[in-house]
Amino acid sequence: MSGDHSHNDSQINSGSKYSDSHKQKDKYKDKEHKHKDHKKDKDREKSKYTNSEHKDKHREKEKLKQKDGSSDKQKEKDKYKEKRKEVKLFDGESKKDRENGFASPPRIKSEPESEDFYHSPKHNKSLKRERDDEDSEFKPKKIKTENDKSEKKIKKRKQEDDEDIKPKKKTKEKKGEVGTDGKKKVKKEPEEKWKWWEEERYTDGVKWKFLEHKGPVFAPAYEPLPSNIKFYYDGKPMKLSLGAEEVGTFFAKMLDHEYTTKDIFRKNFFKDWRKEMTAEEKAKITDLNKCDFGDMHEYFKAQSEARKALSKEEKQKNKEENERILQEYGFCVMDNHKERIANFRIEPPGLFRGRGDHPKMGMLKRRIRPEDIIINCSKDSQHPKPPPGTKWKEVRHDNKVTWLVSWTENIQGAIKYIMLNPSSRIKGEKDWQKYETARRLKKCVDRLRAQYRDDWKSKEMRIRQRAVALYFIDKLALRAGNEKEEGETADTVGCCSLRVEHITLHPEKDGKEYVVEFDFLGKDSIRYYNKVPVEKRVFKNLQLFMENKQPEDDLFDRLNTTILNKHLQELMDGLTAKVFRTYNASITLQQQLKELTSPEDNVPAKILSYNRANRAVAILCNHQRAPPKTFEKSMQNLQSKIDAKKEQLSDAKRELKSAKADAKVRRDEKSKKAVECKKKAVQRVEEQLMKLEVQATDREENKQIALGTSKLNYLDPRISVAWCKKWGIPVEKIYNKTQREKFAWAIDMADEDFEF
DNA sequence: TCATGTACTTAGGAGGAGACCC
DNA sequence: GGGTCTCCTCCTAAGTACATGA
Repeated sequence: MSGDHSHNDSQINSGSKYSDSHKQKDKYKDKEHKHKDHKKDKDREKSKYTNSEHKDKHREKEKLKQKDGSSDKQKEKDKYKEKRKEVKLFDGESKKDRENGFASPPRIKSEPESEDFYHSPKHNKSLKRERDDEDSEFKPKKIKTENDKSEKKIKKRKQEDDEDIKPKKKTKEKKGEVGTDGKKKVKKEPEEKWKWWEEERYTDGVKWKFLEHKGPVFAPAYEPLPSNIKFYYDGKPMKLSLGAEEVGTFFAKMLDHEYTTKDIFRKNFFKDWRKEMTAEEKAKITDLNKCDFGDMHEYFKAQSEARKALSKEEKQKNKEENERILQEYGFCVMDNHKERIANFRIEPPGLFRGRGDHPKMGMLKRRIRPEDIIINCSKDSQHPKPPPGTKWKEVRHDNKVTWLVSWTENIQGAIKYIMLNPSSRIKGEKDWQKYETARRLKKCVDRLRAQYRDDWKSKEMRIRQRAVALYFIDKLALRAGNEKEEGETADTVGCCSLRVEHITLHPEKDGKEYVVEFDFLGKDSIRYYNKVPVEKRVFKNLQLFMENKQPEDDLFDRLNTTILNKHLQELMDGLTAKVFRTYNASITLQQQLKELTSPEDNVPAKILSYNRANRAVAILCNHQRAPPKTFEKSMQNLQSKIDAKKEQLSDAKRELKSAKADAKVRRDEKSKKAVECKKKAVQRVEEQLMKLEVQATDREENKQIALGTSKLNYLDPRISVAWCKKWGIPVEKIYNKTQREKFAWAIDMADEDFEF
């Protein structure tokens, strides 16, 4: 690994990081409870002081405590507030001035802008964007939308747009993928691929100028259970009202799942279920333990089996129906181009499945109705129609956002969106831009590293904390760690929200000096466990940060993600904590590919090298998965295949030997040919054996590691494309069809010399 | 300055289609 | 042709980042 990210070896090879982390989540329960109790205490403390007088008194008290070396979190926050008053914080430039003009826009209310701002598809022709010649550097020529009215420009654009519809250079999809039936499939994709990356991008926060779609597909209405399927309460059959029955089925369907054994899940479910019951039901059903959903559960299982057992024709019919819905609702027209929508179906009602120890798991996710839906489209488009007898909550025309449909879910009050597929222009541009920002970081990362190392010595605590946190984000690819609302989600942390209890300092461990042991639950309650030797100054700083603090206190009490990102913006335009993850992931892939690829290797061996490089990144980013349920069995099967192949190889060798002996005696053409034939057979079997062995190694190494996340979100696809081109590896071996669609821009523009 | 809201990306798991093997 | 296994696609939760308004 190059000096660019010199610490990576320890991260990548750190076997300890993955010690059955999924199982170990439970270990956290205790800690979490402790933390919650602690927080509750703090909340109680907070609530005691509601009026300002009390607050002032409280602050005074806290100041005193501070002198005493007490380390209450509230105290730290207040302390921080005081400190902030003294320190002039960086104002930061207006986000709108930032690169590419892709700033988050001010909200446009339902009231549209001036008429001529929106364009029909016809008008849109005149809005064709110009080609950008500096693709790889992502330097868009700006379109000033205000000037679009200019007659001259309109004419020019119209001309260009015509060219767009009939491009001179046509990119054709490879035809003739073989279907399961062995027949050649006819490609349904359009033959001409739109190279949006060769065109100019919008600026000023404009995301599109024309948007038309058919709206969302709603979840199917509830189908009542057949009369012979009973729910039992306290051993007796009981007919439920429709609403109660529907919610009951949500629980019944999940009976096989561990969720339904969890206390919080059961409690939340029961509470919400009772809200759907009639007065009589409520009076009768008072204990979930007396509810028997067995019959219902069996019924749904049987239905699922029946679906699997459908005849070929019936399956085909279903497939066609799905395809019809996809064709009708799965695409939109955005600026003259048909674009695929990612999630055009509204989430069906059900029970909330929060990850980890989520306090809201089991709550009822209610059915979304048209009255909950906000439609976003252009004013002059054909607006989607709500189902008969219903109406939308709102139809708005906000072209500074990318979503088509939104609604607010009832569990966390969060907004959900329907957006475009990753292969769309709007997503692709953003993705490309993300990697360009990471490449800009590459150019100044040495300076930044030097600076944060210098900041470890700062007189100001807030600067030291910021510098150490940044070091972790850079070295360990930790997430930023936004603050979370307590009691609303599982107790997970990122870098800025680490607590004292999440690290252990070892002056010496396993023969290494200044080791920091990290142990916390990160995003999705995935455990992060790592023992990392750090520099002495970092170690000493951590000791300082932990002084006089309780385990439940914030490690970086003078820091949060807003402060950190403001600082990063000062260092580089567009820089945020997240960019470090992208940068370090991509640079690691590039370095690992250089190190691991041997020119003399054959294609499977080279792909193994690629996967190993990918794996190094996944380990760095802590992308884990639960080992597949069939893992052990499938490994056994593979091993038996390898054994059989070995046997086959020794047979083949034996046959070759005897053929050679035979040829020596006979000395005729026929026996010579036989020897050649046997030689080839040995070679063939050897290759097959090697392939199997490579497969086994790859699979074993991948047992608990998810490669997909980094491949899709962190690795600049141009690195992979360049590697494929350099070594003559078909890009299909690295990216499947969906991935190739997402990364079409990279596949088209990167040549073998591309350097991240 | 902080809390809240909004928009968007990143994430792992479930389920099923289809590839593979006998 | 049928059973098994793998991997793709979909689903939606859970993050990050930043704007806004009190």
